[in-house]
Amino acid sequence: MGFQESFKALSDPTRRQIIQLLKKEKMTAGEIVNHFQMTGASISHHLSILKNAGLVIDDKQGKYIYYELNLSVVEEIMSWLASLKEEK
Amino acid sequence: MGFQESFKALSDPTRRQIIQLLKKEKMTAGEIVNHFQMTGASISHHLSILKNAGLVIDDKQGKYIYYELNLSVVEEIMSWLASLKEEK
DNA sequence: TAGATATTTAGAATAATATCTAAATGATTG
DNA sequence: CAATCATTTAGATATTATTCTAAATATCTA
Repeated sequence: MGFQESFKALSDPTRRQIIQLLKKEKMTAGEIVNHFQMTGASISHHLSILKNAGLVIDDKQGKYIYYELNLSVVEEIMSWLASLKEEK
Repeated sequence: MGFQESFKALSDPTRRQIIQLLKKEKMTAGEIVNHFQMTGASISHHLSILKNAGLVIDDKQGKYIYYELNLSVVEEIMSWLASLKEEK
């Protein structure tokens, strides 16, 4: 996990939409899939990229896997961006 | 120019390094090239992606083209990220 | 103006990414 | 325990990205 993975993860529109969904509430993979016109396999792939970047956390509860936003990584990215403005 | 282009631009390590260089001072394309082990053509390509994303601005002065950071786009990205934390 | 310098553009090769279908895994339930 | 449900993994294909070399463009200078 580093900026490489984070920015790559955020560079895809489907993944940004997933993040926007998770901003409101945690969701299972299936609920997320229902918001898109894409196969579950594709969304699963996107979720694994988001997870690998640390942007989401998964929480397996029996049959379901809940996904939720991990804001600490969001804050790390913001810090990197903020550092571009400071200390010229 | 949108988040698509911005995040894609930031997802490449060479382009992030270029941004870090430009954080300190504006530079000509040639000066930027000197910081990398890559052809001028490749760096030029990266610069065009950064420019297309609005992250840098170019300023042609005779023989040289100066590149400089455009912080307003950096701030837009930060706002998008900040909105993930607010208004749950 | 001819040659040199700075930078970009074109075209090609290779690698990475997104998406699909089909199959596998793991958990629940009748 | 067999069938079903939720999700992921594997393998294939098409698109996009990165990088290179070679050539083009634009500007400066001797």
